Amino acid sequence: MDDDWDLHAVVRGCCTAASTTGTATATATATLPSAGTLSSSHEYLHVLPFCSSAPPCIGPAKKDVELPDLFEELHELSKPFFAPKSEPLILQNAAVSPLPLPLPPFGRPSNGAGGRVQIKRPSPVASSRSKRRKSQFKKVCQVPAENLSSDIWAWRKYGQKPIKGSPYPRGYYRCSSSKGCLARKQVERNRSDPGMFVKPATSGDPPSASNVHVPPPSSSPATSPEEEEEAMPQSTSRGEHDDSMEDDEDGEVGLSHMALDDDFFVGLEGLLDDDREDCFLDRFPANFGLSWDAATNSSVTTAGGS
DNA sequence: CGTATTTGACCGGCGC
DNA sequence: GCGCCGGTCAAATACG
Repeated sequence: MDDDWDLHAVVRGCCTAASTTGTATATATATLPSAGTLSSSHEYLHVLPFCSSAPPCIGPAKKDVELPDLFEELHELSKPFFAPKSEPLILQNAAVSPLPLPLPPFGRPSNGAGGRVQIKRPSPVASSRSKRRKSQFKKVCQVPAENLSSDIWAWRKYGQKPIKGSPYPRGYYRCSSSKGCLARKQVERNRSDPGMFVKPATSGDPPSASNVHVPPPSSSPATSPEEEEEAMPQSTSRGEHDDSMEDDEDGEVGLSHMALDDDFFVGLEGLLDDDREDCFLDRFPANFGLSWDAATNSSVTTAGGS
């Protein structure tokens, strides 16, 4: 029954994903084969816990710009979301990560419980399920399909659930780029703006891009949510209520944050736009493009191109 | 054989 | 206090 929902999510690009349009479109479109398909008429709700916004590409990205400032802002924004006292749990990666990104473990809960309560699991099923329902960070921003797919991280689908107000099920993905990556992502089709995804401003891609250290080199980024769209149930009939989702979320979330985040990302995107190529090239020479393509086509996962 | 994906069940949070 | 909904985990299945 959910065959249509075949969600392959590999969203590459915390940076790209965050970007809104213009810039991303240029780059993304070039690399994203499915982007076109995606924008057909399906929409996704891209919800991430936190956006590390520190993808590898950001590192080398325009240092001329005030990236630091941006990061600072980001930090500020994220502070309330992560436990302030929580030091980057990404230490492990930190060592490996060439990027001096002080970004917090977006994907990583502060004291281990932040994003999830995996730590506290006296019983296998007893209390390990902590779901901060309606989490405070339900900020969602619209992200073009292209951006959505622009994710160098690999995401593994760990769940799917039909949402009440949505004709489309929501897919839950976990970052599989790194082993310790606790980043999670939610992808849902948005029926309002075709080709537009709603991504949480606070959402996060790979937990620490900085932490990501080594994205899938030749391996294809895991799955791509875009593909899902192709297979997703097209309930166009519901396309009218669209606002409920976006507007709702927007309002709930707090435009200020959203705007800021979005803006921030957008700006970043712009900065990265230029460097992106560099970054990618640097990190994913020629394989990346192919891999992505292949991945999209075969819906492969594994970021690990170890 | 290993990994990823899919589906169902459980738990907790939030709203009424 | 109860009910509903969302989110995550765990097991099974499929594919590479």
